[in-house]
Amino acid sequence: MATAKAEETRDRILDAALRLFRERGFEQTTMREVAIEAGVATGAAYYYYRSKEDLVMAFYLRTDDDAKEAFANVIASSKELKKRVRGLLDVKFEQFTEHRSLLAALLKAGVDPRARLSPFGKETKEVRDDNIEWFARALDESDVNVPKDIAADLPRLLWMYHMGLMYFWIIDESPGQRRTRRLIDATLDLVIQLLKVSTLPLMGPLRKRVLKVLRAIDEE
Amino acid sequence: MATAKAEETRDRILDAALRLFRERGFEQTTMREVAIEAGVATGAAYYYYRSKEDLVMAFYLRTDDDAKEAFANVIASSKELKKRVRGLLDVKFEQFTEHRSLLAALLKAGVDPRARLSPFGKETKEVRDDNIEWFARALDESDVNVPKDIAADLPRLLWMYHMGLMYFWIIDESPGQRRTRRLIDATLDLVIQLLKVSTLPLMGPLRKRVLKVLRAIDEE
DNA sequence: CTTGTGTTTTGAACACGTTCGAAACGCGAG
DNA sequence: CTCGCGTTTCGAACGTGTTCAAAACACAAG
Repeated sequence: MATAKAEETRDRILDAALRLFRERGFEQTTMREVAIEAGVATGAAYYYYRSKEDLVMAFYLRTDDDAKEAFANVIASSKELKKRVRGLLDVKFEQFTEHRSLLAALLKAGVDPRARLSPFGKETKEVRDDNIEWFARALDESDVNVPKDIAADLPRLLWMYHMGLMYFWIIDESPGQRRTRRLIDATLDLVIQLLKVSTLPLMGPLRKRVLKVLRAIDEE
Repeated sequence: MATAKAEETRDRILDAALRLFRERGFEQTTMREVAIEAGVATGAAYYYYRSKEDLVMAFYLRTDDDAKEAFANVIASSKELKKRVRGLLDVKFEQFTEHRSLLAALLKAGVDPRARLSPFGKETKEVRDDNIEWFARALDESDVNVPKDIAADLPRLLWMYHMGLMYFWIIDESPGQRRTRRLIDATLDLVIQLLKVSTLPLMGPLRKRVLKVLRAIDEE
């Protein structure tokens, strides 16, 4: 049973951690520093968070919650799929823009699925499904007609697309990450166009192929 | 100036490291253990290799060299592009199959380009260009006609495709990584088909779009 | 108030990557 | 042979993530 005071300590530690992570980056921040900043002993931090990476996880969960409103606004603001997806991406990047090093830690962990905070692992399933759901809403009643056979999988495809962009954004050292911005411009056009074209009569086989790829990923 | 004896010590350390990495994985292997296994003091390992990850780099360089012959055989064995690419992938995966944890370390480092051994960073440029060159050779005089405008970029696209597969392979915990095998089957078909279709008269604009994406990636 | 129990907090200790100053070695010059 | 100097080797020490046993605390029961 967690007491109210404990909950407060817990928050204090996370806040201290995020403050330091933002100021000097994830790697450069020491757990001892986090503890001192939060006014507790080193061990206390580990009492509330299993590891340094768990703090990232907590941040991840928090952003997911914080984004709900912004996401909803994006969907409501337009029926144009392109604008919607772009809007979702904007919210995402804005959330992480002050915390690039945390996203880097997240993606680093993404390599092995046993890691607690891999974006593809079990522990993050809830956040992931949440995010995928927003892409579903972006597609829903948008200006782009989606072929029935791939409708169920499209949200996940868009999510994967967005993960790829996140990855590139982290690698991107250009000033203001403008290479990423250009990449988004170029690929978003491509993606939307591809979707529009995919409804054409001759494209059935192509859609089937794509579905086959997705099935290859899923089936154990 | 490096003496012959030094060179031998250097090799001994790398061999010991790779042996241990193979037996118990990269993370689970201690630099102290590596040193002991090589019959030297801990410091000696750091005299020859700047860091634990540098050992991975050395392995990476070595595999690159070792693969040359196998790659050449693949290209020589068939003119069919699909078979060639499949062959290159097979060689790659075989090289890493005993060293999955090393590939994981490599991809982990891939997240930040400042890391010495990021597959996208400067330090690995030589190996990377080498690998891309092999995809160029696979395309050269193959059974698939390549449109001129994208010819120059195709090798790199194939290399990126292969990196994506590597990434998936690392994440893939299915027995014998058979999900990856299925993914290769499904995507390779897709890729080749796409290439074949891309020469059709109406596909000019699509190719232009793809090129635009690549340019967005390149330009600083 | 005292005792017992579960919760919270502490800080020393541990493991491991890495650094560093000193020692050992090898070898050409005198 | 001896000296000097660059190369190689050594192992103690440092920093940081993490663990753990013990102390402090909160509070309900008697």
